[in-house]
Amino acid sequence: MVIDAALQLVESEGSGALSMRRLAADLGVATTTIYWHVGNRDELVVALIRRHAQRMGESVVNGDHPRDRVLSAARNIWTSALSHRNVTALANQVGATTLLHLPLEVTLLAELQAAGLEDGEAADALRAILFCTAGFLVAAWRDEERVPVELQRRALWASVRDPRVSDGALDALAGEPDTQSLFETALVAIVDAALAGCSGSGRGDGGVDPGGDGPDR
Amino acid sequence: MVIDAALQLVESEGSGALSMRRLAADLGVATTTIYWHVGNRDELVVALIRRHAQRMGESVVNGDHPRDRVLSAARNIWTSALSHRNVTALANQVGATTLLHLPLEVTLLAELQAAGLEDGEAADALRAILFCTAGFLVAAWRDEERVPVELQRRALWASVRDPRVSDGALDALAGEPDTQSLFETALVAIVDAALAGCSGSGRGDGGVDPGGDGPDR
DNA sequence: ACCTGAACACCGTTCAAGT
DNA sequence: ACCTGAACACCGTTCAAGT
Repeated sequence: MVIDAALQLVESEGSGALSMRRLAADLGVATTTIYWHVGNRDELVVALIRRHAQRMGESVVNGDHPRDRVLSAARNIWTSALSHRNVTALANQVGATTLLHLPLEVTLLAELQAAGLEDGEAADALRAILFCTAGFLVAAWRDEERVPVELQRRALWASVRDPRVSDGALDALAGEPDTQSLFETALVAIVDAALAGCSGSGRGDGGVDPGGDGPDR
Repeated sequence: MVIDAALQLVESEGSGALSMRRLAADLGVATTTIYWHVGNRDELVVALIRRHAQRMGESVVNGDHPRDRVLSAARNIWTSALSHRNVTALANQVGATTLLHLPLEVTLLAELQAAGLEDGEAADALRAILFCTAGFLVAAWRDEERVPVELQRRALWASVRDPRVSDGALDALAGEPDTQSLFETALVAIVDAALAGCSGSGRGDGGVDPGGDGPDR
């Protein structure tokens, strides 16, 4: 099947390797044959993303407290994107990220509502989490790209000399960022801000820990 | 000058219009002439970004309290990116965002340190703000892109039917997001989380407002 | 030092023509 | 219904050749 071959090509060699000619060569047919089957490169990409989306099954949300479940549902999107970076990057390029993650996003929305957020609040919280996640994903990918070394973040920060900032901070910025833990911190900050003032949100900073009210964990 | 023409081309027609042949035609020279001057398309793009970066002057940071100044410095990056979206998008594509915003980022780092953050904390806070901002920027741009209507966020959310989520939330997600205010909320959440526990950070939720301690504003 | 045309190896896409 | 070659309009890039 054409779409499966395209999906495999993207997953193994990245979105840059997906051309109609290359795909046709892999399949052993003429380039124009592809067009008869999928119509278009854009339509091919959409079909490819759709196929991938339906392939990865439903996600499991962990946690007893609403806040924990929200965080878990959000981490599922992050993890899913990280473990299929080529397809996710392609979806990002064509602006079809929602198409790829819709089931996971619906689940996250449900958890936000279960945590007590009203319609509009839940929608805004979902969007804030998604936008933020997308930013951290791009940051997590960028490191391995083909950016010339001389103008990568590390090199640029190493060249900064400014009396307003400390050398220690500059050294820290010249090193590799721990994208994973940065994401975790930012996610918690955004979720807690969104859940602030909700009943049973269990923020936990200064509040009383209600203790284990569930059997497991 | 070749680079100026390229910069103007990107600013007026977007990064997609920047090709060696198109640029040569605009300048009234042969395509190969461009190569003699800039060597490469990648080098041309870098030179273009560098030129744009030095053109927009220093930023002004407003506010008396450290927290306000951090927020102001962060907003400067957001605003600068929004008002030059084509160049910023191009820099994003080639992974040279830091090259474009380095002066603004150094200023933000200085404000984070002035707010009391240690070396590593300031570096992490800066990265969190930058990554998050990048995500919201992409979201703010994506709306106007050439994504087929049938698979845009709005259409996809309008098609969701799930007992776990309310119709009101789905309606909200089928509408246009207010990216500006979403960014503002997320920014405040991340900055406040980073500044939590710092001396004189002035979080302001329940704390005592120290009042005006500066002569101006 | 500066510019040129010809050429190579790629793209996506259309279309009349084959079976 | 399915596949093909030829062709068009684009890319980035190299290189020997001109002035």
